[in-house]
Amino acid sequence: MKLHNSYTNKVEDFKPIDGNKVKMYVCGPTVYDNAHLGHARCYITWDVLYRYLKFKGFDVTYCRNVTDVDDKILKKAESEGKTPEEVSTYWYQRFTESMNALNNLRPDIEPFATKTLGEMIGMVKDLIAKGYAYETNGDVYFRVKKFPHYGYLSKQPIDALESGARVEVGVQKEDPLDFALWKKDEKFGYKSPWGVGRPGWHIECSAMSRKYLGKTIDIHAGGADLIFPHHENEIAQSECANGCKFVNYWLHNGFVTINKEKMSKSLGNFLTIDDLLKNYDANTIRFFILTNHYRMPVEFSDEALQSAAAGVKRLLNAKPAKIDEGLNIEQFAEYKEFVDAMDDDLNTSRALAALFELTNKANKDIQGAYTVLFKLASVLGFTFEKQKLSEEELKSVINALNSDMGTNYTGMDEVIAARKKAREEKNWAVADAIRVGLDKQGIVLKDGKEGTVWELK
RNA sequence: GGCGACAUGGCCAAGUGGUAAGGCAGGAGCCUGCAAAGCUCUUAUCCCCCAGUUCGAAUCUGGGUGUCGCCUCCA
Repeated sequence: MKLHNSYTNKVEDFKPIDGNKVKMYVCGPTVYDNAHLGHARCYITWDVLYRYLKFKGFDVTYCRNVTDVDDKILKKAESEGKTPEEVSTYWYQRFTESMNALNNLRPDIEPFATKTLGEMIGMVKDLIAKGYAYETNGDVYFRVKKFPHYGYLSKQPIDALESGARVEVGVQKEDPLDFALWKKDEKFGYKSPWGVGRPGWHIECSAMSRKYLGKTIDIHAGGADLIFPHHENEIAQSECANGCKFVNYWLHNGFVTINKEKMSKSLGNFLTIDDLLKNYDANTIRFFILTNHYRMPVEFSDEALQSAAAGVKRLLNAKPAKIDEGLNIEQFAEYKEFVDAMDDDLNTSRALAALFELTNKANKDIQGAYTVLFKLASVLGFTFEKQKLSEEELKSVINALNSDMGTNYTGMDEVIAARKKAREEKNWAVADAIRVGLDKQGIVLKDGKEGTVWELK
């Protein structure tokens, strides 16, 4: 299996440190607001990596942190008159709901920054003891110049970074490039050897990664906007504190754009996952994301989502057959193509093409095709479960139909039986009126050889 | 300014030296009472432009043009 490593900027063979065990860390959300389509892309991408690694037989430990101590959370807490805990707890729940709605698997470990403070403080102490960090007036900073590899991940020459570095007012740094490991904060802070304060964002990930996965891990992933400074700083801190390599494979996903511009909180041009789910289902959003390679930008538009909806419908509408658990799916050419594609740095668009081949074969009743399709589609996180109507929704559909047609049906079976009778009597007016009436309620009737079935549009 | 990525049919998108996957949309046919779904066929002499390397390039090299991203919080 090959993966693109941002550190070397090359596609490399993936080899875990320890046999088939894979330690994988993904930078999780800062929980202060709604997640948007950009977050959806990131977490769907790494969900697919997680699923695929497991499918390949790796023993994966997937850790995705929750940043629950941060300026933005504090600001929100102050403006809303709440405690930071209330804000982060609320938005963490929202985030979890969004992830579930998108059918993302839960990471094996979801550590909270506020629960890993001891590890962070220990790491900062180490860095000071080793001369990589210094305390000034309650703040602690990392000496960037002490780490010779600084800038390697982001491919930034250090002098270029230096000339662009901002000098904050009222901060006593030795060098403008130095970044905060610990910030004095007497209002919301925690006790530390340097007074009351809170951790810098970067040290959080370094500490959580070390605590839950170890000093050197296989994969560290996140959005490409985290390369600088976040991941660059993580490398500096971790490698100086631990005295060994931090991460073997750095993986980064591209952005979702809208009107050719990066979708982001600060630009305000974002669509929340909740809002999207009102118009499109999880399979559609996933398909939309996976039609593009994960490192390429993806341009959002309603047209693109509608196209994705039509595409995923074809896939999931494949003619069902009994799932054959004993089937050797590896003998199928499409299986091989799927694995080849995914092994090639997660080429999901090629993998999807293999799924479409299987769909075509399943529709032609070719033995086993549906089983292979079902299994491989699950690796990409698609779910074949049809959306169902609740009793109440079904009742309101029937009621609407009755009031349209002046009838008295009590259930869908009765409606279908009535239509069957009308068709047998060649009473096309009634038969078509029922179909049109249901269509208005978002229900499609399909007349097949084995009778008529209904489903949601 | 520094660093990086991308440019393939109406739209999206694979393809990194041997002659253009796949999806959406469109067209024709089959099936159907008519539909829907499905099935079959069909839609790029050509891959931003120019030059070069090669028997052969969308794919390699050089030079343009255009778009985007990072360099500040950001998935």
